[in-house]
Amino acid sequence: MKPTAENRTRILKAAASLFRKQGYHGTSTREIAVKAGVSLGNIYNHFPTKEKLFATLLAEYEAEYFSPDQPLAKVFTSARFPDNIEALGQASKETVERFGDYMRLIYVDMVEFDAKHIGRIFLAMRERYSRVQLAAGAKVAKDVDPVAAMMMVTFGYFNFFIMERLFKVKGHYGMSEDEAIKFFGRVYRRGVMPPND
Amino acid sequence: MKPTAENRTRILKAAASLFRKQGYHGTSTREIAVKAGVSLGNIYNHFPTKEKLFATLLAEYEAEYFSPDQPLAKVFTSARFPDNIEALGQASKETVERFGDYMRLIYVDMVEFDAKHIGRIFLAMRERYSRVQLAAGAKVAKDVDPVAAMMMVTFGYFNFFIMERLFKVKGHYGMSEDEAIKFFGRVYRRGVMPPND
DNA sequence: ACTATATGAACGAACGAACGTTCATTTAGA
DNA sequence: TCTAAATGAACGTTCGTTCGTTCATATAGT
Repeated sequence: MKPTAENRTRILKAAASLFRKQGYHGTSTREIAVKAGVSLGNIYNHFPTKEKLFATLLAEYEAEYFSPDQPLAKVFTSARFPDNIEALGQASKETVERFGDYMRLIYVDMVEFDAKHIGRIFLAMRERYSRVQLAAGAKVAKDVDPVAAMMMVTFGYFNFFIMERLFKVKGHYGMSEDEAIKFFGRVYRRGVMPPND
Repeated sequence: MKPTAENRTRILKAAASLFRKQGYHGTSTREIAVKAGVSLGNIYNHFPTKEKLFATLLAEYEAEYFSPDQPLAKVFTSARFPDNIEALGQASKETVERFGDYMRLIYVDMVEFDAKHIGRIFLAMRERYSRVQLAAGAKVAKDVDPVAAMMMVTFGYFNFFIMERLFKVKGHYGMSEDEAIKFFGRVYRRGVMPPND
């Protein structure tokens, strides 16, 4: 018998796809086995329990997500805020595309495990932004905290694309995604008020 | 035997509390019965299936959520955008507080039912904002679409408080909730750029 | 006013199906 | 031939749902 590593990957892939669509408790180990083209018992040669399989999925996605060659990380280091606002929008879009499955699993963890497996990710958030910020510098109005501003911009874009892609509310602003990137950029830069008012 | 209406309410309350914390498939009808102080079989006198019980919960919350005496609806009609930006922030905070359980159930529906029950809510969203907008008027820069701007502001606040309250990431901007309302207002009004730059 | 009857809410044991997990056995690469 | 990966039947449990029964109350006949 040979392909143990390959089967492990097939199981992870199948589990991700099913958990994503039906949640954790709504997906059975038998379904995972069938979708992976693997026997039921074999799952337990690779993962001690169903929950450990789920946790492994989150951990492997997380490692990839925080790797430095991901689009958002590159924008953080390559350009200065707020010049990179639209680039942040574009990178957010690509991130939600590439990691949509991961984000769905984060929601699964929040809903079915009360965020047991992913709590620490959010806690590390602001700290991460601070570090990025210190490294890159920023040129914003003096009554605006640059770290908070960068978070606000990135989260704004993120939430837009999460709505569009994960919640499948296409065009919920009545414009294309690229138009929305521009529109958000316009507002984040100069605000909604008429000038000199 | 009398109290059928009261028991119905007790079942709904118990189910909401359990679904909220453990998700749909992670909650059994037996748990609901115990928590409601009602027999297992009696649940089926009030709701034909477990899923219909879940759908009823969503529907009843939705009706309350869209009632005109909710804080957000009042802000929409009482003041003009963008003068009401901070009021939108405050109302978003109150809405997430009051409807936190409902919002958790929306996530449950998205995760475990692929948004089967709540899809239409999001689809009606922009239309609703348009109507509000037409009724109230708005005074924004002429290159800014006022409906999109109002959505952007409201969603921005909403997502902040959903993070704080539902995902329990307290203080993720490194400031209090009231400070965040002011900070967001500052950025939405005038943007992050230094003046005359 | 009193009693017999009809109603349907509430109960909880029971049902078959499906669950996560185990393990004795088979299979195939070294 | 030896060994570890792979298998799927089997196990005990729990699931959503059903159903025969109980019994407090409402209704109707006298």
